[in-house]
Amino acid sequence: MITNRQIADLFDTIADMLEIKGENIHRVLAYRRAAESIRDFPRDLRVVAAEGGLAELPSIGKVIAEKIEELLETGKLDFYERLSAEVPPGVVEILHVGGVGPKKAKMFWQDAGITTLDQLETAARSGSLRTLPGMGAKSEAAILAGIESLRARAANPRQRLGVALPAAESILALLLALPGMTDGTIAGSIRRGRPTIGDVDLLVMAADSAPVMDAFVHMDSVGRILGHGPSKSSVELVNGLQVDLRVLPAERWGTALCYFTGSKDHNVSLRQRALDRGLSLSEHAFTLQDGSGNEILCASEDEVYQHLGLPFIPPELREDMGEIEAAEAGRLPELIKLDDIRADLHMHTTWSDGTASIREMALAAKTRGRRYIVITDHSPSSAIANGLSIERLLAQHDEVRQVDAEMNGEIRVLHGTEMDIRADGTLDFPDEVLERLDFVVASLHASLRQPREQITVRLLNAIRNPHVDVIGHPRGQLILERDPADLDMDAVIAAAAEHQTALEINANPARLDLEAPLARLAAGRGVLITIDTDAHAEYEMDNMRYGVLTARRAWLTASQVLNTWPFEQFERWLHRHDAERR
DNA sequence: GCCGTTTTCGGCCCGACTGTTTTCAGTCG
Repeated sequence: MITNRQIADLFDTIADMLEIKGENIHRVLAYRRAAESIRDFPRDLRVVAAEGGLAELPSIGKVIAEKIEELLETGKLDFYERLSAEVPPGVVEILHVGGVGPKKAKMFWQDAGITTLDQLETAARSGSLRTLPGMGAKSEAAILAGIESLRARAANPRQRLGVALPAAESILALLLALPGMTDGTIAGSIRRGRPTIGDVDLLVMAADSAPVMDAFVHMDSVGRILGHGPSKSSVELVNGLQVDLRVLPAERWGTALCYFTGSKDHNVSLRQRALDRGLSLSEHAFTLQDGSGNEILCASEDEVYQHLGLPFIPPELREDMGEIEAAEAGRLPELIKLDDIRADLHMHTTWSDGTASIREMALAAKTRGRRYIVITDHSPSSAIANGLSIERLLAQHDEVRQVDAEMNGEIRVLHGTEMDIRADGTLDFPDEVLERLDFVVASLHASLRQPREQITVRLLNAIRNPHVDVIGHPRGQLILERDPADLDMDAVIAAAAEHQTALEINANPARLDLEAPLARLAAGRGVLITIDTDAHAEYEMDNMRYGVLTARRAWLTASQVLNTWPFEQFERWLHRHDAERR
C-alpha cells in the first residue's frame, strides 16, 4: 500500500537523479512540481486513478499519470529502478549536503569515485577534495559542516509551526529593537501558516543594513553563519532551524514581501499574469516589457496585486490552489479571523489528564475573550489519561454547573466529554449517558494502525451516533512523528455531511488535524468545522491561532466554523437532532 | 515533462551570494 506522500518523495528523488545526470532543468522541475502537487493532494490517488482523473491534477500530465498508475498497481516503478542502477543512492544523499548541488555531486562521483556521505567526509578531511577544480579550503570546510548539519537534520528535517513561529517572532522583536529599524515582518511558509517549516524568512526595512546584519549573525542562538551580505544573510540556529534575513528599501517592500512569502507556485502564476500584461515581476519591481526597462515600484502588497488586476490575496491562500482564479472572479472568501472565535469546545482539566481545574480553565478562557467553552475530559478507555468513569462523569456535571453559575454569564461553561471510539468500533459511553451531556467530542486514540476498512467503519459508527457532535483530531496524526490513520476520508466527509456531525481542526501545532486541504474539502461538501485547542493547560489555549491559520489555509469563513457562532445559535444547533429523535 | 485566449512547439525563475576565479560557475531560494 503506497501513500500519496511516498509517491511524492519518489518523484522528488527521481528529480534529484535526473538533475545529477545533467538532464534538462525543466524536466527536473516538472517532477518536482508533480511531487508537490501530489504531496498536498487531499484525496487518495487510488480513487482518482480509478476515476481516470490523474492527469486532471495540476502539473500531472500523461507521462507522470502513467507512472503513478504503475506505482499504484505494482508498488514499483521501472523508470526509477533503471535510474537507481545508474545513479548511486549515496550520490543523491550527497546532493542534500548544503553547498553541494548537482554539478559538484556529479563531479565527486565521476571524477573522484565518491558515492557515499562517509567517502565524501573522508575525502574532505584528507584534503583530497581540494585537488578537484573549483574546490578550496573554504569549500572543504563548508562541506564538512554541511555533512554534520545534514546528519543532525536527518532525524528531524523540518520544524513544526509551533516551534518556528515563536522563534521567528522573538528574532524579529530583537531586530526591530535595533536603532534605525523602521519595519519588519515574517515571510515565507510561516506567514502562510504551513504546519511544518523548512526555514524562517525575515524581512526588515532599515536605513543602513550593516548593523542589522551584524547583529543578526551574532545572535546568541546562532550556531553557524551560512551567509553574510549587505542585502541577505543566513544563519543556522543551534536548534537546527535555518533563518534568512533580508534588508529591503521601503519603496520595494511590496514586491519583496510578496516574493518571499510565496508559495513558489503562487509566484510563478503571478509572474505569468504580469507577463500577460506586458510586465515582468521580480522581487524588486515590475519592469515594463516595452524595451524601456522602466520600473514600477510597489511599497505594499496591495499595489502588487492591483497592478495584476487582482484584489489582495491573503498569504494563507497563496498555494496556487485556485486563489488567483477566485480573486479574479471576485470570489475570495472572507476568511475567518482569530477575533471571530467565540468558543473552545475541547479541553481537559485535572479530572483527567489536564493540569488546571474547571474553574481555572474557565477563567483562562474568559481572559482570552471566549464566550463559552465545553469541558471535555477523557472517557474510561483512556485509562492512561485518567479517563472518567460514568460515575465520575456524572459527579463532574455538578462542578461544571457550579462553575458556570459562578461565571455570571460572562462566559458559559458547558459539560461534555472527549469520548474514545474503541478499537472494536463501539463508543465508550452508552447513549443514555451521552444524552445527559451538553456536547460530545468523539476521538480515535488507540489502534490507529487498523486497516482502512476497519478504522473507517469505526469512525463512521461515531459519526452516525446522534449524540456525537464533533470528531476530534479525525486522522490522529502527530506532525513529524506519526502518520495519519489510513481513513477513507471521502466516506468520512460524506457521512459527516449527512449526519450533521462536525469535524475538528485541532489547533495543537503537533496535530493541526484536520489539515487544511481536507478541511477545505469537507467544508466544501457542507461539513461544519470546529477549531479547538484540546488544551491540557491554561497556556495551551493560546494555540488557537494555529488552528485559525489552518482554517484560513482551508479557505474557511467564520460561518463555516461552529465555535464562531453566538451562544444562542450554537445552542439551537445542539438540538438539531431533536425532531428525528421524537 | 507540463502546458496552452499568441495552443501541439517552445517556453518554463532569475538574482544574490560565495569561493575560487582573474571574469565566472555553482548553489540556493
